[in-house]
Amino acid sequence: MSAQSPLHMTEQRRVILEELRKVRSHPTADKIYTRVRRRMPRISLGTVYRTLDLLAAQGMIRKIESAGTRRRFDGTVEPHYHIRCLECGRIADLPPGEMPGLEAHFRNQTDYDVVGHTLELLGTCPACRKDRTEGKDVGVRPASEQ
Amino acid sequence: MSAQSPLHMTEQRRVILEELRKVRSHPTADKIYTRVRRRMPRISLGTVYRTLDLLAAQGMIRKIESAGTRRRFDGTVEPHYHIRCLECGRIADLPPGEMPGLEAHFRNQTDYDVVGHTLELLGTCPACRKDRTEGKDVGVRPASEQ
DNA sequence: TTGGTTGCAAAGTCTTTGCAGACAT
DNA sequence: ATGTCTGCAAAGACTTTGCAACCAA
Repeated sequence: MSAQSPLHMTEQRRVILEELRKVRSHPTADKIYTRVRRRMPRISLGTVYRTLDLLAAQGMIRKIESAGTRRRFDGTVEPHYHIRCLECGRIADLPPGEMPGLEAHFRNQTDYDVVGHTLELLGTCPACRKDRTEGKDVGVRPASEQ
Repeated sequence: MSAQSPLHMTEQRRVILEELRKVRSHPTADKIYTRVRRRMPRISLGTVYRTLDLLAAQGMIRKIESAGTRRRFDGTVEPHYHIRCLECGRIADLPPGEMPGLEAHFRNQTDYDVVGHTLELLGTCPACRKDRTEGKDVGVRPASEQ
């Protein structure tokens, strides 16, 4: 959750962090693996997973555990929501900041102590909207671009 | 997404639906499997998965694909949010209804067409709060009750 | 008979982990 | 030396699927 012992910024870790920060998409571990391997062909997927967990634990990146899809990672740590395209799976950032009054709205509706929330918008991205107006029947594409 | 061909309400399907509706918890497929097996010892886990998918596709139950946890199912189809206990994983229903103005709030913040959202509150359930005031160090229990 | 349904086992997908060797301090 | 980190392969957790037998219309 919070920063721990000073972490050894090894070559692998540095490259993984760089590659994640370089993209504005929200890649899965294996997409990152593919990119990193271009620079470090011998790196293993296990190292990628371990490093991503580690960086997230240090607060240097964020895990996106989006409902019903596989885990993705986000090089931007400033709190912000995401919107996911229901057709292609692409995830985009919304501007930083929380929805005002959201948790307060629910405080008196539950006997739990409310300490946080997850919110994800769902929609159609510009590319898929365009495909649709062009009459392309893309069906539901696998959530696996970039 | 919506109701399809009239489905054969076989014994297996009826029992699975009954068992799910009988509980107010939000069980995983294998919890349902365990319960159903008490009445139909020869049923397979594969059938349980297939049936739950089918019932969800028919709109008779709901899938809960909660961020970062395994899939659960909900016998209540009326739209409502959930709150999940971060300590024990228990999921409770919030009263039916959507947060007013939520999607509208984001419409001008994205170039996606907004068509929906997922929202999950996070918190501490009454049982875990009690454990804590009693000084029990339960750590993070696996999200696997009921 | 025809097409849907089931149990079973196997396969699949995504992620974590044990281990021995490599590396850094 | 000592403890950390890595690649590799295997294991794990959860879910889906191929298939032959089965069942209902």
